[in-house]
Amino acid sequence: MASTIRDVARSAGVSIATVSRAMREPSIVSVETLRRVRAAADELDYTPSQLGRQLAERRHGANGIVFPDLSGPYYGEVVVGYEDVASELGRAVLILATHGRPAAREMITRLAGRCDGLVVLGHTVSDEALLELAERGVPLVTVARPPVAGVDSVAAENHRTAFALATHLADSGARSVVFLGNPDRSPDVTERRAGLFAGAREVGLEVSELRVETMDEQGGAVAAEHLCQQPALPDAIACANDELALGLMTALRERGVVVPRDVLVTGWDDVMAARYAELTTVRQPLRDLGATAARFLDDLIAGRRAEPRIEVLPTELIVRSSSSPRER
Amino acid sequence: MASTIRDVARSAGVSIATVSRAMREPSIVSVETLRRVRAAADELDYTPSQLGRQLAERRHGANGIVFPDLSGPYYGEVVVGYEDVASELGRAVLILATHGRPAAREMITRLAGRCDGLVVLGHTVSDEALLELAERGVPLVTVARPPVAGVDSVAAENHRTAFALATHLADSGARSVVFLGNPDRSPDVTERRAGLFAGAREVGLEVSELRVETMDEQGGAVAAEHLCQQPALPDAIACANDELALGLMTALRERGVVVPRDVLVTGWDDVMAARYAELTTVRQPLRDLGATAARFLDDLIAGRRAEPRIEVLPTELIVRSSSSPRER
DNA sequence: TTGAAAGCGCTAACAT
DNA sequence: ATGTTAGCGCTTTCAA
Repeated sequence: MASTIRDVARSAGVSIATVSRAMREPSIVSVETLRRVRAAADELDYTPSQLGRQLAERRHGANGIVFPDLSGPYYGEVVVGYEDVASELGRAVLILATHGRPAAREMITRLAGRCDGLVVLGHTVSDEALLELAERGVPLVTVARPPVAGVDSVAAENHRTAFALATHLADSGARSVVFLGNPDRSPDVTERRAGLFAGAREVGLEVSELRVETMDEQGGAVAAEHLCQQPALPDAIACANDELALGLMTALRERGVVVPRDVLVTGWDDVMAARYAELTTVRQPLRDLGATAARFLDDLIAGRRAEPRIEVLPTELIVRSSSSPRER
Repeated sequence: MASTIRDVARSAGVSIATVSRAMREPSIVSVETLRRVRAAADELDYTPSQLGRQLAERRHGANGIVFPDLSGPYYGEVVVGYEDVASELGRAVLILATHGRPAAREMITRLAGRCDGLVVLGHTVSDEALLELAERGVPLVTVARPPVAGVDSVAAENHRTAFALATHLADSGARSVVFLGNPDRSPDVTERRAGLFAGAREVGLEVSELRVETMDEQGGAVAAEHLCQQPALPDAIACANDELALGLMTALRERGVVVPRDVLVTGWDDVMAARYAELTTVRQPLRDLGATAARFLDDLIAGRRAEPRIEVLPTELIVRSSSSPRER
């Protein structure tokens, strides 16, 4: 059994209040007392119980972060950026992966009971669930999902860069483009789609949409099959993420389609494989997303902020040969 | 202010003990009382304080997982496998990334004070630090590091598959191979190196070693530069991980070296980019590693296990054209 | 500078 | 089936 504050107090011949003071504010205790307490603590191998502390202080000293999944390169980076800042600020980090489970709401509610505040990423729970938490007074920051009234939010720019992507495709000689993705899967996708459509209209690019069930390589392969059954391929295919684009390119090539000669393909995310596949894509400040959320949350918990904040971090179009006219 | 068990008790006209019972074991309370308590709890929007519970039960209901980093595809998958099982078992998950920081030891000690047990991945802290925790009675499971006396351990097989890799290279026509990596970076690497060396000797393959500073694409590029300055390239280069191999291949090609005609290259991990680069590599059961660790830890915490366990999960050689003789 | 004592919100004997 | 009460290990007034 680990020793408690009482053991140390007895052994040092002081009261527990003095031990407490010696541990948290050594300067307000006489040097001699401090010495004795320290000696006793060392001797007994005493570490203050977090549980005792937390209950007395009525704070957890921990934050939660909720995400759909951690496979794939995306959320891992965001979580790292978050963890880095949070642990710098001396707070523990609790994680929760929802995996699209319907029980997500209860899971998050439970999590909320274990920490001082929550960061919620992407497509994990409904806005109502968040609002309920917010009403209960749980400090909340969302990342990569549309702002919820009164809740802090951090996101990566989608619309403008998707607009720029449309322009780039037109400049590369495309006359038509199809957007490949599933807007139901994530709010980000909806914005990318809207940006691409807006850009396409602006530059006179004929634009349409093809929905996929899953936004992974499998989904890309399915889309390739579908597209190849049409009378003609579009000039360009803008995919909602890289995995989709990679799966698509692979499947197209298996069917003898040459990218980018026969069709331009683009992704979104700039995962590592995108470089090796020479895929034009969009890079997001993933770590920054997490780090910013961590700071926002800390401000909320410390009560340093009243007005809800909405921050949109810039993204960057990365042009590679999968959409480059020079190589066609 | 959130309502407490006393508020509910008063409002329902019962004692706090009854409220406690109604919340945790409804069956031992009369239906009428249960109804009244539930009504009061609903009315007051009562959720039992985790902090109060935890202190009274003297358990955190949470486990920690410690890893070097979450960028790259490796640890993220392990953490997901872990989180999945742990949350299934009703335990919260605390994460800690050490980033090779020297303060890792204190960070882990702090973390240990917040949970009922710890999973420690790879190159994060010294064995002594772990032994100290184990002595303090903290349930512990290590993953992907050499077993520490008395501590449960889960790892992926390295030696045998590295041995098989050497055989494969010899079968592909190689007469010499260099192992590229940095054994100081991770215990896994040491084992892969040993396995490769043993296999190479067995099949009469000339084997040597080249150390890199960093085991990422940058490290691979540096190695390429070094190798190209030698009078001749080896027949094969076995890299300690995929990132190294990918960086190496890219840099070699920039220098006009043709893979696999001029030199065979292999990696380790089977990251997504490896498929697109046609890289021969070794696949590890990452999620399983995490899931197994979670179960081991739960057994320890529940006191279901006395003898320390060591589990080694099998890995699989994935042959692609970067080392295939048929394409040479 | 130090100590006594009253919580923090809950669980779990023990008693009824 | 329910209530009383004594903790769990700490922090923090309030006095001395």
